[in-house]
Amino acid sequence: MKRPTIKDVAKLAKVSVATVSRALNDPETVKEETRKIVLEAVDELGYDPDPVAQALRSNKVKSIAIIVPNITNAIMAEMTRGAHEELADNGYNTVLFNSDDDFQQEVHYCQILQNTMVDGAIFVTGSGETPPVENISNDLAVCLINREIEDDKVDQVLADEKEGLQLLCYHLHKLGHDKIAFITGLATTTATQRKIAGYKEFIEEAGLKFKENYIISGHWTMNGAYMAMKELLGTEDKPTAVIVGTDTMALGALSAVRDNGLSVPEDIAVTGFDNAPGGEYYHPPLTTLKYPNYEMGQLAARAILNRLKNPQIAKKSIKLPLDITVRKSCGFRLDFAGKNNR
Amino acid sequence: MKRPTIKDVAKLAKVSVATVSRALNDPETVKEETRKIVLEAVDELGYDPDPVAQALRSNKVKSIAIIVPNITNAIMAEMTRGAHEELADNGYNTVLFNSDDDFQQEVHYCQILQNTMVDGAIFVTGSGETPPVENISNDLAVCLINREIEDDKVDQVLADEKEGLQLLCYHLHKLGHDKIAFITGLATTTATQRKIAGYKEFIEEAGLKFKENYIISGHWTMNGAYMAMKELLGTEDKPTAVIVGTDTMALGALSAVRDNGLSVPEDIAVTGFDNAPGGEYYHPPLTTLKYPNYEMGQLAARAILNRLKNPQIAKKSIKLPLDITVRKSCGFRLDFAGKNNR
DNA sequence: GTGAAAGCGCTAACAT
DNA sequence: ATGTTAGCGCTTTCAC
Repeated sequence: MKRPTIKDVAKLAKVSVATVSRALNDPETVKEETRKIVLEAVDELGYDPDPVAQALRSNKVKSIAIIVPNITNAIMAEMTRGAHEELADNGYNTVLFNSDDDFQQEVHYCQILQNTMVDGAIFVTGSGETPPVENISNDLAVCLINREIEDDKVDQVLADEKEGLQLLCYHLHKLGHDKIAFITGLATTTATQRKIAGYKEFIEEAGLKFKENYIISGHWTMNGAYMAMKELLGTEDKPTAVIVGTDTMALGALSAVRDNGLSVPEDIAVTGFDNAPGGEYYHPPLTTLKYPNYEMGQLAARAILNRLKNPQIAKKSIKLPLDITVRKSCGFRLDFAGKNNR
Repeated sequence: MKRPTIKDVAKLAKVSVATVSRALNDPETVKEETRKIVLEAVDELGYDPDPVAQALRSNKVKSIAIIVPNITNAIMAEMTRGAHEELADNGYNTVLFNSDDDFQQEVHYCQILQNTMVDGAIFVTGSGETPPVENISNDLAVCLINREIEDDKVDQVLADEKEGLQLLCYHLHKLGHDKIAFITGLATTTATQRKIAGYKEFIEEAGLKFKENYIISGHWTMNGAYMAMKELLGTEDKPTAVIVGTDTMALGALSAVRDNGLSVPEDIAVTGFDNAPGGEYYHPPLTTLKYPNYEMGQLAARAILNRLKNPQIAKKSIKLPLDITVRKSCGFRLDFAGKNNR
């Protein structure tokens, strides 16, 4: 009644266990006739090698961890989906870890990861500092997505957020906006810092006036953006365009504009940032950036798989470009979209 | 340089491997002094038992699979988060499988699950038929979330969707609506069929006129609902209230109303169904049901853990009630909310 | 209270 | 071409 082992197959086929193993893993090395008998026995018993035993022998479990701040976030989920698919295609399982945006939790995961049945780990953007992944990258194949760490220490996949933010600024500026504000979450990540740098750089290069209170850091939530937008609308010299740090946050920002009796884009232009699903159904549909979430997950998985095969090669950083998606939330010069071909 | 084993610890502590194992797993059975020496050696080497070896011995891997149609869906993600947290709290890992809403894929997962390093599996709602989980429930602890299968075959966690739909109907009726339509995805799941049954039952009991074309099945997407709403608005005797199958779909439906030059709730009342995050920021904020996603994931995990401990107990089905969340998308009789206490 | 040794299921080196 | 056997790292009898 219990699961058949290689011994059972050997007995039924009247060969040694070694032959069974070979018939399965190295078919050429066993005589055609023997192989046939073995495979029949395998079939009859419904035998499948025990992955745990294989793992013990080979020291490979064929599983990869993915650590996300919050699987509930559409962006993270999409990255996870990309990683999962790539891993599954290569016979690897995906072990999920949700850190609930808690840095301590991530540190904890780093510790237990070494005593967990995984061959590698993908760390997806957290809003805090980067956990101590360098220590574990000796034992595990590690890849970071949108984290910050010195280039050559560990494999990385990054989105070019600085350029992305400038793309949005450029778009708004072309539409005639001179007073562009930026709503973001807490600026603890260098990713956010890169966005802010991109913002400042653009303001300067375009010869616009930089105003400190046009950059607002609240929470990484719809409500955070709601509050931030309220604040912005209350300022004296209020902006005519606002870039919101994520699409989800933008939903809150749009809501704040409405509650103030104003309209988007007539009174104020609004953009999102990461092309979260649903943006085309917002009111109004949201101009945003095409954030290659799925692809980033996929590439991270591929980097891990590659490192598992070739542990020695130098660490790589891949930086992906962001493209603009023009919808109605900034007004109607849709023709601009065509100019953004790189 | 490589990971220390129990042998290394034994050598350093000058005891046998058995003693090391006992000092760690069964401290009382070893003399205080010996134990101290062993633990010091463990500490010095930074030893941690290899989970793979433990798994081979114990025939338990301490991992549970969770199979979702689409991790990108906020509802599924929330369930996954609930399951993950419960599992993590009990020292179990969560192995994620994404089926991309593909029934064949689910069948495939059922097959490989037995040869995968997991002790159990949670199957979350798919929009197709239920995969053949009965076969595997001998080898694995299995729990279904919002799937349909005879009660006593396997552990289940369900939402009372029939009652939920009636709650929405009742709410709309109280607000004065007699022409209530229902937009759903393809009615392949019995979950959907239960909703439809709830709808019909209410219409009958309330003495309203049942109209076949007030039930529209499209796709389970924002666009599906967009199209369905367009169709509804084009009918002759058009409804004054519409219940949409999911909140995400409702976003599409709201968009369709706007595109037709009408307003919610002035011209037509709209509800969602599953309390997806963001609904309070829709335009207008969406009346919907509190769907206990997190809790369902948690309960499913708990059921699995429980079955692993007590394999013999009878299979259980847990059905959770749905509560209404009243926002602005159906008009302003907010006082109704208070009447819904069960 | 502790040690020696068997064995979980598999693969690979060695022997025939 | 096939069989025998050691060993992956651990836990758990069974002896002492």
